[in-house]
Amino acid sequence: MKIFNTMTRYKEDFKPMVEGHVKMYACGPTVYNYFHLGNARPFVTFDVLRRYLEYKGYEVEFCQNFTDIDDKMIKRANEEGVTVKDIAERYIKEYYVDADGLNCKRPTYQPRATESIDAIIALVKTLMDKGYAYVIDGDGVYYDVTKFEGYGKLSHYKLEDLVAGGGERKASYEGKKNPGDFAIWKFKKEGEPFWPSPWGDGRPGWHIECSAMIKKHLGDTIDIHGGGQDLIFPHHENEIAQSEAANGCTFANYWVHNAFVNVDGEKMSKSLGNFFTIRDIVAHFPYQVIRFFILSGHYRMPINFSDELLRSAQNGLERITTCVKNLKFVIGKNSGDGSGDEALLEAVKKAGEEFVTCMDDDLNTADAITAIFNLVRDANTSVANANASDSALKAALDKLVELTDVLGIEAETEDPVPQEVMDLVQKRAEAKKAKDFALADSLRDQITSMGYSVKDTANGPQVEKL
RNA sequence: GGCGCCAUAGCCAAGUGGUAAGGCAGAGGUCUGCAAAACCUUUAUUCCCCAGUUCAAAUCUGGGUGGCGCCUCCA
Repeated sequence: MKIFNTMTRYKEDFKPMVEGHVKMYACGPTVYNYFHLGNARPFVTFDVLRRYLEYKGYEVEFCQNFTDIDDKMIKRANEEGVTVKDIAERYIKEYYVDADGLNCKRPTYQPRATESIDAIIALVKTLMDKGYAYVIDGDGVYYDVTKFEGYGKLSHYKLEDLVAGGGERKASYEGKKNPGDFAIWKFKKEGEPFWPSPWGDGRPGWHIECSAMIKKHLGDTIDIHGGGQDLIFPHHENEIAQSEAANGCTFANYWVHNAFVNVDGEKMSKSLGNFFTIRDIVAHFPYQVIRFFILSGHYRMPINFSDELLRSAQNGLERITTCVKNLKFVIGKNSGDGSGDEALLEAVKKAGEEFVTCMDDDLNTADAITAIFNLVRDANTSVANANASDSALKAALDKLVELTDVLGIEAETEDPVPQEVMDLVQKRAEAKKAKDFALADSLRDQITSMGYSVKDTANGPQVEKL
């Protein structure tokens, strides 16, 4: 497959270091709050990348971290008068509620920064020993960006441009050798959690934790490193500087970055206050819809968030799930003579091929969904024309389930209908036969009030959970 | 100031040289006791504007206009 590499700014053929095996890492959440739709985009995107690679037969080692110690964590803990660990425990739990809801497969490894202190200290030590880092008394251990030759190669920034930047740097220059130097170990302050280190008690800087956890779980070089576009600089640039300086080899072969979720054309972010947490959205739309919405555009293009767009996504997704339901219903009752089998099987084959072609092209989920819609139309046509055999319909059903599963969309749901509802459906069928439509309609109202819908089809009444 | 991205129908969105996918919404029709679902037809002679390259451009080049992002915690 081809994948766009931020480092080279080209779509490149993806070739893992070891045939059939992929090591990938994506930056996970800082667990101080519920995550919002903008945060969800990379979770879903890299989950789909992982699923697709697995679909293609790769064995994927996927690591996604939890940042459970940083300024925001500490601030939150102090505000609530609880420990940082309390905050972490709570929001990791809440993370799983939403991430599982969004059907993100659990990563192979999910290390927490606070459980990786040894690895972090070891990495800081290597950087100190190799002369890439220095201590500022009473402050912390800093990385000297001028010591790393390739600094800026990912973001394509030049050091001198960074200094001349239009934005005011908040961080003080005091003690730092260069404005771009960043803390890899922060000495303890009153009321903050700390761990002992050879340079003094303290806690890890943000960038170092990812470098350390990657080294620990995946090794010195990984195939794919992902995250949101806002992490390109400084976070990922700094990770490269740390890891490549310490390990003396390439850090990641492919850098993959997703675009933002916008609200009225502006980036959804905590600081702008224009964010919607997944927990908020899910009160109005199912998790599946949110996931489908995220995948309806290419991951490197910004997507706008609005109620109307979510509703549109919901309707589109329903087209797919309805088709799957209808196929499941009709298989076994169907009287098709098989004259439409050839066309349907051809459509099944074509959808599978197109899906792969689209996904192979830099994970083009928007086009991949089109391939699914095309199969939906053809399958619907076969059902409407009642000319396909059960086995052909089953092939279409299986393919739809297979392809939606790669996207992490569960098109197939099992909702057993209670006997009492089935009894009412039976009564209604009898009323209809007797042309007592008033009774039939009132029975349908009763069924509806019990949470089920009944549709009359050529193959009899079709009952579904609402 | 530096670096980069985007502009396609009412809305969303794919398409990077060969004559505009798909979804949502809308209109008409078929089917139906009704309803639902579905199917068929229909909705951009045209891809922000101007110039250029080419037999051929939404796609390439140059110049505009408009919007956005990163350079500071940030997915």
